[in-house]
Amino acid sequence: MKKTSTLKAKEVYDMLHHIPEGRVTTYEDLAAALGFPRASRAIGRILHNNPNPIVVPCHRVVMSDGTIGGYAFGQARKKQILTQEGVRFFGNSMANFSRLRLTVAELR
DNA sequence: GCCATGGCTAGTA
DNA sequence: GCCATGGCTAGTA
Repeated sequence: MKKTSTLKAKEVYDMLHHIPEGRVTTYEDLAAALGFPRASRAIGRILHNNPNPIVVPCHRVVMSDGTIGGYAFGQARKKQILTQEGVRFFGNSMANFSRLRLTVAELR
């Protein structure tokens, strides 16, 4: 089978701007919204090279089970930023995760 | 071959 | 805990 298209980093970064403060999405949902439903791991890899962590809110992307997920500057920093935005945690799990998670439709 | 994921199975307690 | 997945990098030939 020939591969017809690939995930574009720019599309991933652009989509992050659709996430309001205090809300989150997941690696899986970003992949799905871009039409690559099995590319969650690739999304994580792309976010890892985020060239502009100041303006691109990659801290709003978490694991599909509501746990914190990775961050280039450490999970503690990621949790701290999310907490500032109003997200509450139990350990590494978010409170009200299902309420804070955008739908795939909302991401687009 | 590595990795900022995710889904599924085996098998413990 | 295993492994499929997709994008990337190092490093062989």
